[in-house]
Formats: sequence, structure tokens, C-alpha cells
Amino acid sequence: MTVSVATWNINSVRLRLPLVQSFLESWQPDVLCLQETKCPNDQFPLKAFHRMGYEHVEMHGQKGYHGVATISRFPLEAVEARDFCGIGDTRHLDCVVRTPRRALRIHNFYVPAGGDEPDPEINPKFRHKLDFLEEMRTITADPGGADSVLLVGDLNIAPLETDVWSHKQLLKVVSHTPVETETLEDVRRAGGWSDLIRVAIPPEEKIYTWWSYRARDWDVSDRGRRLDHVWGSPDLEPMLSDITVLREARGWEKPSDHVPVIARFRLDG
Amino acid sequence: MTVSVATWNINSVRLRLPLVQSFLESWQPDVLCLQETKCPNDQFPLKAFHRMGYEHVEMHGQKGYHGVATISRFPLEAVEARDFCGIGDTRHLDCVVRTPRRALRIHNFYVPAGGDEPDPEINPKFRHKLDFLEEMRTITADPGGADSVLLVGDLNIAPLETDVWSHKQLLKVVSHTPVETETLEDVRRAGGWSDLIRVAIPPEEKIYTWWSYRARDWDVSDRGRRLDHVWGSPDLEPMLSDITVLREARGWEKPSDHVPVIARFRLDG
DNA sequence: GAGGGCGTAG
DNA sequence: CTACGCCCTC
Repeated sequence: MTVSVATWNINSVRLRLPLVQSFLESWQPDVLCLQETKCPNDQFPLKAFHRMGYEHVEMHGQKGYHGVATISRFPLEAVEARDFCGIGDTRHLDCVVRTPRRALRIHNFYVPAGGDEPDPEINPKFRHKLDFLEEMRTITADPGGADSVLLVGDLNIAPLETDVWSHKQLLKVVSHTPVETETLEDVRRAGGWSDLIRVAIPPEEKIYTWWSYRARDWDVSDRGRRLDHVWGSPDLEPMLSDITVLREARGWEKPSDHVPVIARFRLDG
Repeated sequence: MTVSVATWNINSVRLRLPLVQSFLESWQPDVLCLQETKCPNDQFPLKAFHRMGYEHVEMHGQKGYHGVATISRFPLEAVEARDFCGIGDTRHLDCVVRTPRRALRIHNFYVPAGGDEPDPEINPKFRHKLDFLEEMRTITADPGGADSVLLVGDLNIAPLETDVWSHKQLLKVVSHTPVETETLEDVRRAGGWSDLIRVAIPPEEKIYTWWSYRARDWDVSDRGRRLDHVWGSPDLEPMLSDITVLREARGWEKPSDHVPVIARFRLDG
């Protein structure tokens, strides 16, 4: 059977609920992982998801900032919402999805953006981002009690040269500086993770999941970055049937600056 | 010939430009007086009005608050934007409209709302409103160099018992307290003004131009007030053909809390 | 450029 | 309830 998992930094789930609904209707993913929900748990639009057939929702949100949620057609158990860097924000949620044939563990992440200045000595937000990455080393591709494990979300780093519109121009721009790209790749490899977007789409090919709101014409200038990721335990690699980066979503009415990424797996149990 | 003049507290002209456009398209008034444009002069959507055949626009606005504009198919001259109470806000604009047969002077007013507490001793906003009314005495129905004169706008007072949904319940509510209603009626009569809405619609009949945003269902509960006015020099009375209070506009998508009032005159020269 | 928070205004 | 300003974040 095919199981599909989507990840999307939605930049306010309440403001963009109609967009989420139309996305779910068109793409019917089995699981949707949202980031930047900007929504306290008691104000999360649960019913809207239930009405659309997503009966299982785990969320970890706060007022105004950050926030992640994992939404599923299949039974879901929250394992943990870890407080990275111990500052009480809401950037991680670890759940297990019980698909009919396999238990799939999913880490849903929203990594700090890191501010403007890529120097941890003078920019505490960048320091926070690097500290967060170091702490992410503890999240490995070990499924624990599940069969397989995914790590998805907005990692706010575009690791490869082809993950940005201009490698040269972005080398000193937060999200593509060597300390970030190298650390992220090291965290990934050391944790035993496979970069599934790059398994499906060859590293030679440019691919982006985010375009700044500030650009006049995001589509023409196309100055994007691949900030959103789908990592998997190596056993999932042969089961991956395809990845869709839904570029068109950036052109929707009142869009998020990120687009959904959908991964489809043939899970044969 | 018939000349029509509309007045509308638009509560942000930029936010509600589509509503203004659809109103102009349907009703084709010759002159439109707006209040609460909330728009600095250099950001006023001039071109949109030009495109709709309103080539003559005078505005007096500021950032964020207040602001009035007079928009016309016929040539327009600004006479004065008076600084009532000397605090530099933008609540008045005096223009002359050159209709083919008559010069029509129009005072466009946005009177201070006055805050919650109807006591000038403890509420400086109410003090300001009363001071403003006193200063309005200097604006009389004298056409000056023009043939006739109008005073239109949001006067933030409902003078008659039939200008509110409940006279009794509003006697202590700012907009319908005796000091306000009596002062306004005195300013009007002493200035030689005719209350043209009440010339067209008998004082026995309830008529409102404003419904609070706070009410759940403005149409059913119908707790409105007549805060917007069209006053004229007495010579205009026999020329008044009708007044329309466009109640339906309160039900439009993302409406202003005020509706347009349109006065039609047979100006025979 | 576009969210959110808050406070102020209507 | 709605729209602003200001300040913050991304």
C-alpha cells in the first residue's frame, strides 16, 4: 500500500486554514506535518481537520510564534515534544503513526531561523540555531519501537549548492553558510538519515521549497531555497516512490512563504 | 439637471477601495465625500478614482487616523481644510464643486467620536467633541462665493429620538446624550442649516446610518444610529429630490460600520 | 512583505 | 468586532 506524508511550514494555521483544506482535498496525504502554526493548542482548528477525515491530531503550539502539528488519517501517538535548548518554545514533536502495515515514527521539526548575522558571537539567534543543531544529533534514524522513522520539517538550512538559487551569493547568508550546511549534513549522516528529497530528485537539479515574501515576483526571479526536508531511516529508501515539491502553492492567494513537500512510500510491511 | 452628492465614513479608503468602486459603479454619484480615510495624501488611491471618471479629488488626510476626501466628476476647488481645535488632525475639508449650472460649496466633516464617558471633566475626548461642536458654529449656511452650500459627513451624533434604536437606552451613551444632541441642533439651526435627511424622511420614521461592529447580527438586532448627516442651505430644500440611505452596504463583505447616504438635487440654475 | 503581539481608537 | 500604530520575527 502507498502511504504519503506531507510537510509544510504554514506560517499561521488559522490564517491559512482554507489553503490547508484545499491542499488536503487535492493531495489527500495520509499524514500532514505543519510548522509555524502560531497557534496555542486550545485554539487549534481541530474540527476542521476532523471534518476532512483527519481524526488524529497531535499539536505542540504556543501563542504567536513557532508551533508544530502532526495530522493523520491513521491512529497517532505522541511520543514526545522535546524542549530543545531548554527555552520552552515549540519546535519539535515526535509521533508514531500506525499505518495498516507499519508503525512510522515521525519527528516534526521547526529549526530556528537564526537571524541575519551569521556570527554566533554577536547574534544570539544564530548561536541558538547552532546549539539547536548540536542537540539534534541526539535524534537519530533509530525507529525505537516503530518500524521506520522520518524526520521532516522546516530545518531552515539549504545544505547543497543546488538547494539555493545562487550558491556564491548565499555563502554569507544565514541558511546557507558553511557552518550551517556542514553541521546539518553532519547531523544527518551521523544520525544515519537519508535525505529523501535528494534520493528522489538528483542533487544536480535545483529544487526549492521556500521563496521570500520580499521578492516582487518570486516566480520570475526564482530566488528560492530548499529549507524544508524529508529525512528517513535507510530502510525507507527502497520504499520511496516519489517526492512532490508543490511549487504552485507559492502562487496561491495569500500564500505561506514555504510550499508543501509530499513523500509517497510503498510500505509493504 | 440632477446632481447627486454622497457621504460615507469608509473606515480606511485603501482597505475598502473595492467597496467604494462597486458603490460608485452602481450609484454614480456626482460627488462623494469620504470620512475616516486613514490615509496620508501621498498614499491616496487617486488613480482608481480617475479611472472611474472622478477626475477631481481633494483630500486632507494623515497616517492612521481620521482623514476626509471630496471626490467629484465636476471641477472642484479646495477652499480650506480647517484645523478645528488647533491640534493638527484632519477632520474638515471645504470645497466648491462647479456643477454645470451652479457652484456648490461642500463642507466635509468628521466630528470626534468622543470616547466612552460623556463627561468633559473626566474624559478629554468628550471635551474635544464639545469644543469641536462649539467651533462648528462658525460654519454657517452662507454659500460665500458659491450658489448653495452643503455640510455633510460623520457628525457622530444622532440628534432625534428616531435617530437611534432606543432613545431611552442611549440617553447616557456618547452620540445621543442631551448635551450633544442639543448642541448639534443648536449649531445647525443657528447656522441656518436645513437637516436634509429629515426633510426627505419624516422625523417620525426611524433611520440609521451606522451599526456597531460589535453586534453579532446588526441586521436582526438593528441597533443603529443616524450619525451621518446631510445639511444644506435653505435654498436647496425645494431642489432636494430624494435621499437614499444605503442600508444594504452594511451587509457587504468586510463592510464599513457606516453606510453611504446619497442626496439628489434638481439644480435648475 | 507578511505574520504575530500589544495598545488605542471607533 | 475592526483598523490602526508600533515592534518583533522570519
